[in-house]
Amino acid sequence: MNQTKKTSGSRERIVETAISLFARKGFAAVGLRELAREADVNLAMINYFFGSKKGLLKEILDGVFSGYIALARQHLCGPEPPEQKIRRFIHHAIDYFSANRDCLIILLTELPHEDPDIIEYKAQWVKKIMPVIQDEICDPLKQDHGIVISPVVIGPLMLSMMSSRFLFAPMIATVNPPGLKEEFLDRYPDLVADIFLNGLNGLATHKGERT
Amino acid sequence: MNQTKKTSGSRERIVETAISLFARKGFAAVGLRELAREADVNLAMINYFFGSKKGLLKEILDGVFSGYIALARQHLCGPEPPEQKIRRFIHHAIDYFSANRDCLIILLTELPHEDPDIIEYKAQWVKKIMPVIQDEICDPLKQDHGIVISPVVIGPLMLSMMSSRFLFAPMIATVNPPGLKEEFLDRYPDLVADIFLNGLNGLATHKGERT
Amino acid sequence: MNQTKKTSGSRERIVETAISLFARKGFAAVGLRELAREADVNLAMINYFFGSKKGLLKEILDGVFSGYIALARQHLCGPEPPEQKIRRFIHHAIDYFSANRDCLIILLTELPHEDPDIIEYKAQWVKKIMPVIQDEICDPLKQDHGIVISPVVIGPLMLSMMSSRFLFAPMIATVNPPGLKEEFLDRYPDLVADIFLNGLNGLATHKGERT
Amino acid sequence: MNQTKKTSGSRERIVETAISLFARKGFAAVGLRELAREADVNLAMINYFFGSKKGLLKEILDGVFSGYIALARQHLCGPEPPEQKIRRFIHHAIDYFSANRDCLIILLTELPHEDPDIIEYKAQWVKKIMPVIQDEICDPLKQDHGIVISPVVIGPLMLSMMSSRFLFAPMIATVNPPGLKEEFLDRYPDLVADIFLNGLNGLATHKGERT
DNA sequence: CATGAATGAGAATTCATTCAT
DNA sequence: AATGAATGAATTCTCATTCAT
Repeated sequence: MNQTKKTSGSRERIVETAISLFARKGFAAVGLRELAREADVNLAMINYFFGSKKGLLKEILDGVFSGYIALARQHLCGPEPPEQKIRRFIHHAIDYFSANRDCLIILLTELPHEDPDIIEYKAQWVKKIMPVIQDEICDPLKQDHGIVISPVVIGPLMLSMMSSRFLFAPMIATVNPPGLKEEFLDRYPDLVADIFLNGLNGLATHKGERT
Repeated sequence: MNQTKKTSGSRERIVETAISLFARKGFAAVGLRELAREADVNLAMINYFFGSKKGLLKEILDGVFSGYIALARQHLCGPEPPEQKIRRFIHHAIDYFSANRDCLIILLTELPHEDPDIIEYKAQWVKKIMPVIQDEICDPLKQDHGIVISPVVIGPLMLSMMSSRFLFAPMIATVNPPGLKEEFLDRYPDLVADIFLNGLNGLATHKGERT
Repeated sequence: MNQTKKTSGSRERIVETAISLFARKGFAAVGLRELAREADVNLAMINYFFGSKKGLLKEILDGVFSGYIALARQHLCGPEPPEQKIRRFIHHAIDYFSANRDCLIILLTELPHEDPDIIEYKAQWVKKIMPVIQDEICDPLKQDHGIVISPVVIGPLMLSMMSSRFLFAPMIATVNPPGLKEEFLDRYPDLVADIFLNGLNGLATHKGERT
Repeated sequence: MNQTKKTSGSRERIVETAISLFARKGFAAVGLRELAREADVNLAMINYFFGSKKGLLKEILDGVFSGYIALARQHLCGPEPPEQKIRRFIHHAIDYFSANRDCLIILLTELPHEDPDIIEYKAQWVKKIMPVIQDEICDPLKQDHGIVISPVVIGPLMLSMMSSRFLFAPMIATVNPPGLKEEFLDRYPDLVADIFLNGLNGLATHKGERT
C-alpha cells in the first residue's frame, strides 16, 4: 500500500523534524504546532507517540547518548596502547557528531538545564560513561604516568573539545569565509586528538616542575 | 524615602533573577511572570526597563561578552611571551567564569541557537574577539612554530576547554561525591592551561611527522 | 479458550468501571482514555459497545431507574394500608441504594443538568414513576386525610430524603468519626420512614390549624 | 468614563455567567471558551482573576456556603423554642435557595465528587455548620424528647428536603403543566417544615413502640 | 471482537506585551 | 517609576470519535 509511506513514517518524521528544530531554536522555543506543521503530521500524534514533549526530547537524547557510549565502548576498550585508542575514538566521535550535529547541539544545550524530569535521566547516562573513561583513560594515565585525574573532569573536557566546532558553528558561520571552513574541517579531528594527547603527555613530562 | 530601597533596586533585581533563572531553566523556558514573581517586581517593569524579553537577554549577554573580551585584552595583549600570557589569561578567565557561572551557561546554551534577532548581535562580539586571538595566539603560533590555525577554531576550542567544568556541572553533581570536587577545582585552571599549551607545543614538535 | 475470560468480560468491566469513576469524579470529568485504562479495555471498545460516551451513561442510568421503578411497583402497589407499603418501600429502596450507591450518585448529580440529549430521556422515566406515586401515595392521602399534594413534589422529596446519606457521604466522611457512622446506618431507613410518615400524618392532623 | 461599565464589570460578569452555566451543564462540562464568550470577556481574564477554573468554582461555592451558614446562625440560634426557630430557618433557607437556585444546584451536584482539591475545602464548611446543628437541633432534641441523632444525619437530611424541589426542577418541568407549579411553590416551605417538624415530633411520640 | 493509528476540535493555562492611570 | 487590568495569540495536552486492519 502506498499510503504506508506517509502513514507509517509519521513517527520518524516527527523525530527528524524535532531534531532539526530543537537544534536550531532550542527545545523550549519550539512549539508543538510548529513541529507538527513542519513534520506534516497531526498535532495530536506527537503526544500519542511520545506521551509528551519531554518524552520526545528523551527519545532524542537517548539516541545521542547511546551512540556516544557505543563508540566509547567500541574504540576505547581493547588491548591497544591507550594513546592509539583515544585517537581513534576521537576520530570516530567527531565523525559521529558531524553526521549528527543537530543531536549534539541539543545534547549540549539541554545538558546544563536543571529540569527535574530530565536531570536524573541524564545522570543515568553519565553513570554509564564514567566507568569506561575511568578504566580506559584515567587508570592507564595513573599507572603509566602517575597522573591522577578524575573521569568527571576528563570526560567533559574531551567532549567539550570535540564538540567546540559544532557548538559555535552558527557564530563561526557569521564571521568566517565559508571556503576556509572546509579546509580545517578535515584537519579538525587530528587537531583535537593532537592537542588532547600531547597535552596529557606534557602533563606527565612537566609534572614535577610545577608542584 | 524608604521606598527607594525596594524601588531603585528593581532593575538590578530583575537582572540577577533573570541570570539565575535563565541559567537553570533556559531562556525560552522562563516566563516573565515567574521572573517578576521571583524578583519581587511588577510584571510590566521588565518590558519597561528592557523593552522586551530578548532585550533583557541581550543585556545579560553583553555583560559576559564584554567581561570576557576585557580579560582577553588585558591578559593576552602585551610584551610577555605568548605561553605566559595564555596561561595567565586562562587562569583569569576561569576565575571569571567561576564567579559568573550562570552567565557563562546562558552564553553557551544560547549561542548555538539561530534566533535571527540574536544571531547578528552575537556576531558583533565574535568580530571583536577574533582579532585579539588572531594577533596574540595564531600569529605567534605561525611565526614561532610554523603552525597555521584559524582563530575561529582555536577561539572556540579554548572557550570550550575552559568552560567544560561549568557546562557539565549539573550532571557531574549528580554522579560525583561532592568532597572530591573541591580538590580538582583548584587544579582545574592549571590543568586546562597545561593541556592546551602542551597540546600546542606538541603540535609544533610532531608537526612534520604526520603530514 | 482462555481468552474468553478477558474478552467476554469487557462490556461488564466497562460498565462497572464507569459507574465507579462517574460517581467519584462526575460524568463530564471522566475521560474515555482513563476509563479504558482502568477497565483494562481498548479505547475503541467503549464506542463499539455503547455508541458514545453518553450511550454508556444512558445504560447506567437505565439500570438505576428501572431498579427504582421495579421497587416502587413491587412494594408500593398492593392491598396493604398505604403507611405500611410506604415504610416497606423506603426500607427496600434504601437497601437498594446502599448496594448501588455509585449509581445513585450518578443519577442525582446528572439529573439537574440540562443536556438536551439526556433531558428527554430522563423525562421518560419520570413519566413512569409519577403515576405510581400518584395512585399509591397522593390519592390515598387525599381520600383518607384530605391532603392534596402533587406527585412531582412528594416524589422528589421522598427520593431526596432517602438519598441524603449517600449524596453527602464524601463530606460526612471527612468530618465524622467512622465508628459512629455504622450505628446510624442501621437506624437510617427507619428514621427516614418515621419522619416521612409522621410528617405526613402531622400534615393531616394540623391541617386546619394553619390555613 | 463609560468604559468602566464594561471594564470593571468583568469579574462580576464572569461569576454570574459561570453560575448559570455550571448549574445548567455541570462544572466539568463547561469550557472556559464558552464561559468567556457568554460573559463577553477575554478568555485570559478568567485565569487572571480566579487563578484557575477551580478557583472560580471555589469562589462560587464560598458564596452559597457562607450564605447558608449565615442563615443558620441568624435564625437557628436564639432563645425561642426550637420548633419555631427551625420553621423560620426553613422558610428563609428555601427563600434563599429560590433566589439562588443555580448556586444551590452547583453545590449539590459538585458536593459528592471526590476531587482532592475541593474535598478538603468542602470539609471546612461542613465543620462550620455542624456545631450549629448540634447545638440548636440535636441537643434540644435529646434534652426535650430523648432523641439521640447525629448532626451529620440531620443536617444533610434537612438540606436535602429543602432542596428537593430545585434539584429535580429540570425533570419536573418536562412532566408537569407549568401552571400548577406556582401554586405548590408558595406552600412548599410550609410543607417541608411541617413534614420535618411533625416527623421529629412523631419520632418522640412513637419512640418506645418500635424499639 | 479487538486494536493501534489517526484526527480535528477543544481543553485549561500561560505567553509576552500594551496601556491608562 | 510603577501598577493592575486587559489582550490575542500561543502554549501543551486531552477530548470523543472514526476507521482500516
